[in-house]
Amino acid sequence: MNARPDLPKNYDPAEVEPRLYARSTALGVFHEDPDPARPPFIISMPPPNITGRAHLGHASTYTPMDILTRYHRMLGENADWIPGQDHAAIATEAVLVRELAQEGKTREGLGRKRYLERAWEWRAQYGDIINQQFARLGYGPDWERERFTLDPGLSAAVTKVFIELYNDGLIYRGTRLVNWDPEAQSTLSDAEVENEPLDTFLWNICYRADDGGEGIVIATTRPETFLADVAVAVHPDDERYRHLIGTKVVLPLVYRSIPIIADEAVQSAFGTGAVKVTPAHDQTDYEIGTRHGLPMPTVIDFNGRISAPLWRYDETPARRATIDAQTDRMRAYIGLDRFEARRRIVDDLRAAGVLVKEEPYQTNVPTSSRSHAVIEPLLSLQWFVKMDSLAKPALDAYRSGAIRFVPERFGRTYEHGLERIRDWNISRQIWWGHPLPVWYTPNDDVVVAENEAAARRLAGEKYGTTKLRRDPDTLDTWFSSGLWPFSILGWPERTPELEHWYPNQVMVTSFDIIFLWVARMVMLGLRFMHDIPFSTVFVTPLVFDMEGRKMSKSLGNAIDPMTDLVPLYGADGTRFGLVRQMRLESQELRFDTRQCDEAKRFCTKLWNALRYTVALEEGLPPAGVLPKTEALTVADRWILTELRRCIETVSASYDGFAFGVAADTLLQFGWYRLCDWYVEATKAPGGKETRGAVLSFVLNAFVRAMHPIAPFVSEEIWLTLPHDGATIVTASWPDVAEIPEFPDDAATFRALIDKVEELRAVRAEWRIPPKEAMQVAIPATLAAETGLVQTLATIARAEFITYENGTAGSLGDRIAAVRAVADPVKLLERYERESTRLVAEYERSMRKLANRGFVNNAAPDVVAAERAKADGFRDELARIRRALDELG
RNA sequence: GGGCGAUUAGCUCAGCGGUAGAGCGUCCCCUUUACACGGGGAGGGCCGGCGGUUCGAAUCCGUCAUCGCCCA
Repeated sequence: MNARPDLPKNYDPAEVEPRLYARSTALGVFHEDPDPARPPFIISMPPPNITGRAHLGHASTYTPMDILTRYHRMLGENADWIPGQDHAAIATEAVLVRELAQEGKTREGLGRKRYLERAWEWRAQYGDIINQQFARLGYGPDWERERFTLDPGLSAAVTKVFIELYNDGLIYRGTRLVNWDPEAQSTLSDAEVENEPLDTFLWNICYRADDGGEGIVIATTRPETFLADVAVAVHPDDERYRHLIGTKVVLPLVYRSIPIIADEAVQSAFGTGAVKVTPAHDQTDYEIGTRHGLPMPTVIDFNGRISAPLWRYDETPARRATIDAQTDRMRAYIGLDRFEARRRIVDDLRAAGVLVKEEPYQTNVPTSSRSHAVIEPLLSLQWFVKMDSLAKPALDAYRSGAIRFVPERFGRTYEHGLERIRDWNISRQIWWGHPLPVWYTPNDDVVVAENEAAARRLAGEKYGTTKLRRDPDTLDTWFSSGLWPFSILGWPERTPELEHWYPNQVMVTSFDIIFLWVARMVMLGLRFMHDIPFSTVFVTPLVFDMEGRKMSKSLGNAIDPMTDLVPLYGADGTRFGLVRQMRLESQELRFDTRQCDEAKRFCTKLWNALRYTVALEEGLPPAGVLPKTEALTVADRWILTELRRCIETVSASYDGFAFGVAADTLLQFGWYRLCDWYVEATKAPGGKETRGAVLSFVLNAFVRAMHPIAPFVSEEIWLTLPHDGATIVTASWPDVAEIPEFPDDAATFRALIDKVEELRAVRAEWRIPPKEAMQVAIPATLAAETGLVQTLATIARAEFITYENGTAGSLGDRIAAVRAVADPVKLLERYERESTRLVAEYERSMRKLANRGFVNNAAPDVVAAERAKADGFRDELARIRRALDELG
């Protein structure tokens, strides 16, 4: 038989995939309008940064969204996946500032207006790259609905939310400790700060007593901030220090007197059990300072350099004198970078004889998850969102079951984060973003309004002035992305999309931003839409390399899907290989490219099954037509039964987000059942009448089930087969009710497989060439299928001997096969070994059956199966003993 | 310190109450007219340790160990 000459032997994803993607786009299949007649299925795409390039993290998050959307579309739902992009304030600003630096320019030199123009130019030039990469990966979001966080509509949403929260008293301006990134020159939210381990020292420094007494030895990893110390704290229960509480000590070098206080937050086991308290430069100390009403002087500036101390409170004349004296004494450090200052101060403390000990110590330093600069906690005047009243309903939504997490355990991450949430610092000292709708009068009165004209009007009414300056800051990016599930649907306009598609069905994200982003969407959705933004949060695993390390450019272990995977394995191979590794049980995925390679070869395998099918000389009937049931062979009945089971499992897996199981099931069916067994069976005499229709039917349903994961090869095969409709994208999901099943015939075929595998093993073991004649012992149930057995076992001439019991009948074949060709001594050895094994198996089985506990307690079918097993062993043993007699 | 997860063949992982499976890798055989990006076969594991529950545990419970992640 010759394959159709126009179908190439090897499937070429590089040719097929771009062609079919363009076809889908031209057909407009990814676009949907709201249709109340069908159930909605909406996913909001987490907006990638405009500076982003597709990486494996995207692939592991976005592939499930594409799968879900395609699956639900095939189920007949009103399914849409809405894409968009995030302006990515910090990342974009970093890129732009770097670009400017190369031209010898600065942000400030350029001026705000020109700078923003450049940002928009940059976006126009590079912002689309990641979309093109997504398209190459086969993702089919509704591109016509693409939104950008800085679009006018989304900006209006941001402004409205700010104003409402401000008017509710949920947004306020205040001086608080914030995370300052001296490199990016901006604040960061708590969620964007990562603790990174750092090898440093633990310095023990003696603060002498006010009256010249022994004093107290404190332990610190940040000696340079001692300039802003306002107290020494010990745990109230710490016997070592109890007598010192309330006394005073003097700071070395600068000779300022501070009290020793007691606070529960102190860990007695840390260092000496006594710690310096620097409220303006440490989170814990800030809390201690707040509890004790301590002053909060600042000695580090926005550039991370030591500055003259700034006391925001209680600057009485007496205090002023102290400050001036201290400023004088620390003059040597002013202007030094914080790390340089640390070295100098440690040296000076050592020289002063108060450095008691320095020991190597590993600590965690807060760093920016963006710039990786060491964060400086700084006391600063910023805008905040009050979280308590927003967090409570968001917690309730989870606890009541309105929002569920898959896998469930991530619900606890969400809960944990919301329980200990702190007020959210939303102002950023960055130019690229949503400006705060905030203006100040010359007296620093605050005016919040949707635009400058409104602000002027308000200021005139309330403060009698129209002279205003706008707050120079922009909003945290997550402030706008927190509105995403409803802002992209048109809110604050009441659009048909908003009415029909809110709440979304599923949010897909990785677990590191459950708190950072998911919680914010829930809080803001509940506050402004009065409903949850989505009912299910599917959390994807993080992708690691095979050694379990995070992928990073600096480690050089990052796999770039666009250059390392798609060119080699195609988008289908990349997606299928990736998805195959996704397990709900594990929160990490050790990416193994071998899975992509296997997936790619699977595509080729299926492609060749298609070539075989379309080349059948008897031709193929129209789509969905099966032969009459009576005409179906045992192989036909088996593959249809297996197909039905495959579709059921794949449906259940997609429904349950078990994409790895779905991929496994598809591969097992497609390769091992369909190609290895069914296609081979159709080559046997007697299997040819029905095979074209069955193959066409099975392949058609199978590629539809596979389409959500591997959209291209499935479509290419589907289009080549007889099919209904223009594209597989809008084809219907295979209906198991239309797939007949034949449990008994399927069991017969499974027995046939066992038999054939035994025969192959015997032949391989005894080196029997295919042309050699062979006697084959066959169970009576397979007596009608000897032709099939002979073909599948590739035996040129066979003589079949049937026997009644069919459990473990391989020895008869061995005897028959080997009689003519084998070395009798070797054969005897083999039989002896086999006999020993069978005796052991039989005895173990009998012991089990003699155990009344087993017989009484185990399920009846388990006991029956054990009896059958024992019988099989017994028969087999009898047969081998006869053979031994014959030979002996 | 608290929480979560992982620990099964050389590697990556399934199995989740009836004493073990896949792919890759290894070894052997086969160019059989869909496919060598293929087909067939073999070898390889006291299922991290120790207790407990059960007639029976890789599977359930407890505990310890190692690794990873998150939060302090």
